[in-house]
Amino acid sequence: MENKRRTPIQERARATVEVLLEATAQILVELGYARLSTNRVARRAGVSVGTLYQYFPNKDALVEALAHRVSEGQAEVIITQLQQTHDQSLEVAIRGLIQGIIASKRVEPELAAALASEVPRNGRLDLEQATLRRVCDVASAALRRRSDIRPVDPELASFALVHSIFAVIQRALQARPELIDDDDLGEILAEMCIRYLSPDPGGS
Amino acid sequence: MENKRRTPIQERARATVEVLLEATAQILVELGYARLSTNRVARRAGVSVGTLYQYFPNKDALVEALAHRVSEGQAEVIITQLQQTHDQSLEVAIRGLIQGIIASKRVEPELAAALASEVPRNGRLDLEQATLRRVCDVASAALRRRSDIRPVDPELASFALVHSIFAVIQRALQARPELIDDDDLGEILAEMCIRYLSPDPGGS
DNA sequence: TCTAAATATGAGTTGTCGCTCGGTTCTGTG
DNA sequence: CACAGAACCGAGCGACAACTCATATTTAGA
Repeated sequence: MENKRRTPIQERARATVEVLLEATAQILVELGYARLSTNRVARRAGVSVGTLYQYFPNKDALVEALAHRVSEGQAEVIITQLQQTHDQSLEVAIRGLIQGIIASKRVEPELAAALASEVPRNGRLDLEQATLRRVCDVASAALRRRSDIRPVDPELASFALVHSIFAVIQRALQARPELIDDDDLGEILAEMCIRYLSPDPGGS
Repeated sequence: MENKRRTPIQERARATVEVLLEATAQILVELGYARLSTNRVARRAGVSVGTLYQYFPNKDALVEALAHRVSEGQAEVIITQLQQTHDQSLEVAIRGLIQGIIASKRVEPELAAALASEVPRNGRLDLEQATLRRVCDVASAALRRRSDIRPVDPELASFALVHSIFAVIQRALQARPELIDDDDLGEILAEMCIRYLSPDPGGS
């Protein structure tokens, strides 16, 4: 599962890889995955096809590298936000998580949207899958550390909550962006999570 | 946005369309969207390409027709389930909705999975989008009719809840099918929704 | 039975795709 | 400054894609 191709050592080679990924991103946004071809990427990057194949064994490796990078960025935004909340109240922490997920979609929004909606989600290429896995792990750990919530299975609960938030925001951005700007949906999601996690009044 | 092609009138023509859609479904499941070609579909259907183009203007029309049919089926399963719950308790109704959504994924599960994960979500082709729109409308109406819940915006609430349930189940089936079989996740989702909708104790 | 419309055929046109390979140009190092 | 290896080039190959059209077959119904 490793690179079958040359790894860049000189500086100019690293620059070439960079310009190839940038071209891939542009074409993905402008023309979509279906019209993304290695020839087109190379032309847009101002580089020859041969050069492209020095560093990427095929078209999907290119997209995978891009998706991986974006996924890392998204996960980092969310996880950073999440980790700042470990000593805050549940309400604040949940709202932080939700804002973090919204923020993660605002980094290179067009690219993220194109990757999420155009690219087939065949295992390796699945952007959301990769991001969500990391976020769920961190959220699960955060849940485990909390004492102000009722007893729940942290792994399952974070799976459900994180995926819910992610999907609702994803779909809303696609179909009803105004709901995100007004923060109406954010508020609903927050209530949903908080009510799910809050201890029952009068429970032991 | 209508058919640019011939509409079948004779019985054998309807059968041809049927066999073409069936072949499309098989190829989608076996080889994926990327390797689906009109020539391949025609060959598999035992029909010539020319015939295919009598009824479908292009490859995506074929997939769109298939997606539309599956989406109708899924929506019907869910909505039927939902409408049977209008006189039941909130708990029962919510569990019914969740079981309905799980059941909807169990009708032609491989085809549904292939459509959901392989096919690009460009507007018209988006299976989930179409299904969810209809389900949200019905769920929203069902919420409006209820008097045993706290006051919420029915449209927004159903958007959030339906999309949450759908996405969590979708992802779980893809990544952790055992969670669905054991119904652990279903229980969490149910609690999540019920807690969100239940009236606050002591509220007016 | 005859015929016009409906249906089916599939070789062929036109294009693009992914990818290779023989060769040239750069660049750090002895 | 020589030279080895890194980096780059791009015409071109074979495969396969979407889609057409001149032709053939089947059907309904008068």
